Amino acid sequence: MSVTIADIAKEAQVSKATVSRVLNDRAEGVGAETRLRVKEVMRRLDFAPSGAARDLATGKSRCIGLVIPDIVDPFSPLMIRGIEATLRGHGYGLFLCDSENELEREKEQLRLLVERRVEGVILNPALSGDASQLELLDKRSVPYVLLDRGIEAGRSLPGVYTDNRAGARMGVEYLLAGGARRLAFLNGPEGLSVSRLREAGVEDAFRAAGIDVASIARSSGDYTVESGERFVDGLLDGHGPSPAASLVSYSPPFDSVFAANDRMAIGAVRALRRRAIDVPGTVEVVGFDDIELASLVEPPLTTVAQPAFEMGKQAARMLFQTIDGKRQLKKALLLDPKLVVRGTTRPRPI
Amino acid sequence: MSVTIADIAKEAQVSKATVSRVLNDRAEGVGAETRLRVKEVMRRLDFAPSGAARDLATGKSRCIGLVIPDIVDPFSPLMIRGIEATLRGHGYGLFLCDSENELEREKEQLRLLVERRVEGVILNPALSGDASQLELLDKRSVPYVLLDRGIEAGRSLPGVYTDNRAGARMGVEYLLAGGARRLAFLNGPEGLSVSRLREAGVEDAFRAAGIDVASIARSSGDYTVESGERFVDGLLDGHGPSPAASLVSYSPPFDSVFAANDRMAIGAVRALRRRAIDVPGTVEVVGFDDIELASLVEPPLTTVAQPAFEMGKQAARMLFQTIDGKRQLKKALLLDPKLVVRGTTRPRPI
DNA sequence: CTGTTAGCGCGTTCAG
DNA sequence: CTGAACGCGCTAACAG
Repeated sequence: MSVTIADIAKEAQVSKATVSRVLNDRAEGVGAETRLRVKEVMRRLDFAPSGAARDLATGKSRCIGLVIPDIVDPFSPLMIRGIEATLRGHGYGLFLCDSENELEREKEQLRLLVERRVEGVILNPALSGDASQLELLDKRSVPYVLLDRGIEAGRSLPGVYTDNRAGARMGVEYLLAGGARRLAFLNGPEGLSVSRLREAGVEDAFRAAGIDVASIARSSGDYTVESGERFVDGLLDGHGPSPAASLVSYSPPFDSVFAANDRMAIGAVRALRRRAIDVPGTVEVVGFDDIELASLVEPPLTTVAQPAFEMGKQAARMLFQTIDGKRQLKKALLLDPKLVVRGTTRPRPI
Repeated sequence: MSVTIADIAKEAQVSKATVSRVLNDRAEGVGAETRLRVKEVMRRLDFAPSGAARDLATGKSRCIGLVIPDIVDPFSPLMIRGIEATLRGHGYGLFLCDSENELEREKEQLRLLVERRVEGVILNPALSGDASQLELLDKRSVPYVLLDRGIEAGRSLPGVYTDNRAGARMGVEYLLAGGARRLAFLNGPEGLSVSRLREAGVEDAFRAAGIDVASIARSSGDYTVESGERFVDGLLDGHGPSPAASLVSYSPPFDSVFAANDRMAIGAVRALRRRAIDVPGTVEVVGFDDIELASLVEPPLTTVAQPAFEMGKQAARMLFQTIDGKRQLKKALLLDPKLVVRGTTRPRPI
């Protein structure tokens, strides 16, 4: 096929072993002059070593796998960039797989990654209730780190997450501090640990304020703008004028909306404004994530920011720790969310 | 290390060759009973074949490389999903590399991909003026397909693009049809073929309408929202009240803005509204790309849509054609853009 | 239908 | 300091 170390060896009048040595920059073992000659030949013949052969010989593939549930989610690219940032320093490659939120596809991808002998996997799981896919990795002792979404498995799993509970609490406390008492909470898909944690955070805020959590109007959406709109529409149906019927605002059965991601929050704002309900005057809205979109809509969205880039970076870093240390770390790393105050909430007194 | 076909062979009382045969589902060559026995052993020992070994033996890696200039660009994920869609059918894996818009990084990534013996590369180049990175691929006859951005090399290169010239013409013609005569055109970075083509498209529209192209106010930005704002601010400096000084609109030195991507168009709209210039009443704005953002800002953006998903899909398809056909196709595939009319342009008479 | 024998390209002992 | 020889795990002829 292409040029091999054998070709180089013959051309440079040395043995394959010597070529291999200069290839791997082995300090000792090769005379300076020989080394130079070999290098020159490699350049002249435009030699590129075979990764497959090296992988086979060394038992290492110098690459890791990433499985995410949805690359189109604006949150994903930021995490990927974080991952790449630490990968680069290690000279590792990245295998990308998109499970499209399906557990079966996720398992299939993991199987392929195992075959390719990736040295580790970063997994942003499609579901939180099922840990069957981890067996595939555990059984072959392939190191892995969960990212963004957790998996509830009755044992502690290595992973990097935003502190979703604290973040939700933070967002809702800000709402309560502004006088909100009747909250409409639109959570993410049921069954995700992320959703459970955020719901707990919301309740934390209510309990701390001494307000009955039963007063919260809850529902769960699918992270799309449309589901945010539907949520508000649903709450408002029969409670006021139809969208087209009136241009004056009126009093809705809630004074605040907390959504589990920015797209749904934006959908809520749209539905509200379509009914001429003032945001933030009549209803305040807080989202979650802080995607680029959040600052560009009108009014710009107040939201709980997740450190996406940092999450990717730390996940990769943790993975390398277990790869290098030869043992699977089990601890979860919780990164701090941050409240970004913009225009869908009223100014607070200082 | 792990379980190999030798282990399976011993356990199943057959030879490695037989194991290999069932592994590859060779129809002939193995008795039904033997096949079953081998499969059972493979399952029992939880066998996963070594990709590296297979790659080495077959000389194929069953994966391709993708190099993109910026994964954070909302346009990238859609193309990636398109690529994955056709990859899936072929059982190929995807190596992801982000060049972060730097030619040197791009070359480095390509070198690594060559080492890993990817069977093909999809390249969205950082620059359009330099074809030096293609030598790396040509020399080893690694098939490749350009995506989104072209490279001007004095020879025809395989690639999949939006018909940028036609798209720009389409957008500007729509503006002209609405009565626009003084256009402010904010192009993408200089030096990109994409920018050159769009500029040509803009001029096409003007010439077809018999208007002097010299009347166009041109500039180039870096695809960010900020550069869109700066562009408008720059045109307006000294031409009207400062942003804070007045809330009444006045007549700017242009009646329409065409931007080379949606983010810049959105920046332009923001700058305009900040100065209380009515969009689309006083100034109409048209963008390019049609990212999700475009439909969510206020007013929603009229824009020239690129078929991102389809582009990725077709690029991968074209790549497989040359991989399977063993010869590099040279033709460019131009996909049709589509005008999406929303709220930053005034209604047109039918 | 099945087993034997060579490689694939590189790393890695061991001698020399 | 260098070379010969073997092994990594699998596929691919060629025999039987």
